[in-house]
Amino acid sequence: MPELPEVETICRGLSQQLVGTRITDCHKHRQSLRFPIPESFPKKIINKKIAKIDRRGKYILMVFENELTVIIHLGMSGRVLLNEKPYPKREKHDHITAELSSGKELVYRDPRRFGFFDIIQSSDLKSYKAFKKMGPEPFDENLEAYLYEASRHKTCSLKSFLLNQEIIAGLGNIYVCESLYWSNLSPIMKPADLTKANITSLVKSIRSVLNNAIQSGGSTLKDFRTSDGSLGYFQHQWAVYGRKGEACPSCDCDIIKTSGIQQIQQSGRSTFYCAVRQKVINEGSALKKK
DNA sequence: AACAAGACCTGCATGC
DNA sequence: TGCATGCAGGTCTTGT
Repeated sequence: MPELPEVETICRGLSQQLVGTRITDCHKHRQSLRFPIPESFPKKIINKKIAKIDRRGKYILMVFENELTVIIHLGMSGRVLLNEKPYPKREKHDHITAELSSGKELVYRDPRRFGFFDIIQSSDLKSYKAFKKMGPEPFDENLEAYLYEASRHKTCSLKSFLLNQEIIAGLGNIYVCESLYWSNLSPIMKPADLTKANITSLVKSIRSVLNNAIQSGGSTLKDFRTSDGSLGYFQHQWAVYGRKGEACPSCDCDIIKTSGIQQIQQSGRSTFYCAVRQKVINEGSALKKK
């Protein structure tokens, strides 16, 4: 599922390939994904030049020279493919296809259709619903001070806190699990109990986990140009995600006594963590795991 | 207001 | 083999 590093990698690839080219033809092969695709799409971008590719959180922003921005969210199964002639046959879940002045074909493929397309005036970007309340990017300056303030009086789980795009943009289930692991913080503790030192450690871990993923994504960029555009999780090895019952990779917890990596449900999402390494700060106020 | 849970959707793994 | 079931997750909506 595309989180910030995947979206960032896709944006970098698209930026190399698309900036300066025109959309010579574009078709939507269904009227809606998660939401209806606007009537004005793709009419308004035909024969328009792509000026810039940007990212905000998990959203791709395709900025056109005519002051319009196409907003793309990949949902959970969305992929962007770039084909050379002769174009392969359109597949079942290829919902939007565009031909470019470079001769290439851009395809949006999304089996689960949780993604969406929108088109707005570029000047309306900041007031756009999804961005108006969106929290800062993980690499923004002053993130530590901001998170410390934002976490005061918060009584939800730390896991939910970090998944909330209004708190911090771009993190999804996998990267939250991994970041919490590397900062030794329990997913079930309350944000309000975080100390400044905890926040420092957390921010460091978030950035490190994201940077590593972006770096391994960068090495797959060449594939993005030439093959099927598949940008998964870059053959990444997670420390805890998906490793229920396995031994914690970096602490000396006894797997016989601790059952290794635990899997619990939080807000309907799977959380993976090492209960030995990831201590709850202020045990008495921690939320009960479900 | 804050938080949790449900709905959306399809492909895949598992079990019978 | 083939069917039924459960699970995965990002965001919005609904419920508490």
